[in-house]
Amino acid sequence: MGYRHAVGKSERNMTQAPNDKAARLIDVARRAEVSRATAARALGGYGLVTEATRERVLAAAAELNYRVNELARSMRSGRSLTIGVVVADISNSFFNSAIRAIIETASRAGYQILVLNTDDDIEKERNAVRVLIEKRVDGLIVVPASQHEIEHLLVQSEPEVPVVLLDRRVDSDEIDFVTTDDRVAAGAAIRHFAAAGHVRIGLLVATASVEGHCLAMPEQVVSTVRDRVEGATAALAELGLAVNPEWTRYCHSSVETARAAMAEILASPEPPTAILATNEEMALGALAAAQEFAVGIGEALSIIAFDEAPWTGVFRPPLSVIRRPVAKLGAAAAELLLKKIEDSSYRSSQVLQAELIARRSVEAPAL
Amino acid sequence: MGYRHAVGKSERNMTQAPNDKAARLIDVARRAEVSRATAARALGGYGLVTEATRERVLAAAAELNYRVNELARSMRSGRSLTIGVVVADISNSFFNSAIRAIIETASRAGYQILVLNTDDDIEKERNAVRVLIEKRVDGLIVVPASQHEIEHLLVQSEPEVPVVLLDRRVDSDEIDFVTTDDRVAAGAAIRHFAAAGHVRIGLLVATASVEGHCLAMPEQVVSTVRDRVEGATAALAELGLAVNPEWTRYCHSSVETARAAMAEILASPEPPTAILATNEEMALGALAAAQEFAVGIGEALSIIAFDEAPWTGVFRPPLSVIRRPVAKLGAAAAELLLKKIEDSSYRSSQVLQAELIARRSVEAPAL
DNA sequence: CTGAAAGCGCTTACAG
DNA sequence: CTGAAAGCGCTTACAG
Repeated sequence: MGYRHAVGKSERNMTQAPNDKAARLIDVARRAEVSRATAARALGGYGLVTEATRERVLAAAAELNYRVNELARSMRSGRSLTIGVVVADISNSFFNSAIRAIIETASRAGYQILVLNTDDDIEKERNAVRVLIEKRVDGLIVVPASQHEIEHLLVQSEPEVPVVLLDRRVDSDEIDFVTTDDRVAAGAAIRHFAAAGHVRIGLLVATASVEGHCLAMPEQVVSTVRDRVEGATAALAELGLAVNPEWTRYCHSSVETARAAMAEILASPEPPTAILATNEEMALGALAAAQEFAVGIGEALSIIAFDEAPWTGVFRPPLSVIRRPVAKLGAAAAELLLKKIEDSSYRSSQVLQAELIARRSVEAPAL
Repeated sequence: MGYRHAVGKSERNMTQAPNDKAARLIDVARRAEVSRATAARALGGYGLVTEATRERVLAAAAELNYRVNELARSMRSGRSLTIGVVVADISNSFFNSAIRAIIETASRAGYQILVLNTDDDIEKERNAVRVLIEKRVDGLIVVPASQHEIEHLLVQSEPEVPVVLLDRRVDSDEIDFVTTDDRVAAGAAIRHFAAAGHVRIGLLVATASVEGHCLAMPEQVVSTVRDRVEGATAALAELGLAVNPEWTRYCHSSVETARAAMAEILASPEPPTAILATNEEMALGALAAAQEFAVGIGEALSIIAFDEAPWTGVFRPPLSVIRRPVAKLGAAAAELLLKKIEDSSYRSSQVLQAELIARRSVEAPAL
């Protein structure tokens, strides 16, 4: 028994990778008859290797179908070349366009993206950050679910993993962010309504902190929601226009909830003649309710929506929208994060400007 | 100098993690005064540890803010708990809904998702697969850009990394897939048109293998495109309906291209009275052109679109659509992949059924 | 119940 | 220009 075992061992060809396992650096090195260090240099394209040696190594690697083990490389080098993206909802068209830009920007720099979804649940967000830190991502891009509960973004690890917030700010000067100026954008929308002659203006506000819909703004809202509501309210005040709480609803972000909320608004004794919808779902819900009540868009009801969904220009009448530079937002977040990865002391935040695209869903109110 | 250096060294407290680096297992073990093996058992919740030891270790880990290094764990255990997803376009609403389902299904099983975008470019796809293999993903979900160029999906590595195709099939029995039956779905759409009395039926077909738009089907198309065209063509033949090449266009997948193509179709001497649009962009382009030509939807032109984009039900008239079970598709792909990761001999493919949602965009043709 | 040791597959000084 | 050796931070047999 012992003898047979020994024979088997000595017969094993040690210059070839076992064919049931992935080839390793040492298999390539043996086949090319060099050391692992030399093989690594030839494959990695750094350090000094003679042309003949390099060719021998590359040939051996090709023959063995060698793939470097990035896990091992990352562990040794201390860089995983991976970025974590923690987002509220990847199926939201705004966020996934941003993610697309992040993937493109990061991959150009050699980084891959781990994407996690939170559904704006702070507990899922904490968990997502923990998992990503454990996977040793080189940096994090987060759409934070809460403006206040941010400890997990501040003290996640030593040495610090750089974090960039996307789309939303939080209550801390310690974390860089890339956002749009939604306060100004909401104000511009209100002014656009007012310029067309509207005096009764309402809001359909999407927020994750509400089941169904309600009249008062929830305590906890993310910065974009607060910015849009405050921007609109401030503009209304400046214009001397009345603010009737009956004209506004805070809704769980779904078309059906928005439709129900808008139906309530339209059924009220003195409904608004203009509605600012804070996202695609709110806009679609408003449109659906308006159809139910036979309220013509751009006639009895004017509407402006945040974010330029692809259908808004084809809808009849075409919808006036606030176009946020979503690709630029994602690219800027990725670029900022890459700089912070290079230079841990690098600090910068950006606020991009949105643009009001006036189309025919806003006209003078019927009198 | 040498003396001071030595002193500095001896003064260093070796029972604590250096405060400029992440705590390691050995730091936790030292603080808890146990071996690394015991610390690992306590933290990992496996093997035998006394309650007292466990508590000491967990306390030490908490004090040091210890995070396991998944890179090291993966290298040792041979499992990265990571799945690679290679998709044509993450900002496409169909694919990102599928990705959402994949993320949810996989994360419930403890897996994270690396997402890469190919824009249907086969070279980018090869590169994506290579990178993911190098990162040692435990499995791959791929939306293949080509039906034929698939070597990179077959012989990518030893031991084999399990692969599941999403949405599209390829020319190989070796790779499992999860798709929808688009042949049947397209046939159902044609029959629905015919039942309403249409005899001139055209197609607006999105395909990445074309710049602008053209009349003939390109040589290289992905399986969904071929299935939809063949399903429609077969149904037309069975119904004895004419097929006029002027009624159909193959388009780069953008609203503007589809609009231009549809404008050409509508300007032809005897335009079709019904159009099957193979995705959201095609549908929006068709609607835009119809508006330009003052062709009423559900009147002079009937339309059915693949995939139930959120706006289709709110549009006037509401659009008839082919609803594909996208969340189910993503979840099924993830579940299948997880099974294949557990059991490398597991083989299975699924074809899910789509559903025609008849709404008011299809009516009898004006005579 | 606990610990010493080997090893996952690389890269990085260091020596020659 | 090349190689021997150490070490990244874990887990897994194995021994006690």
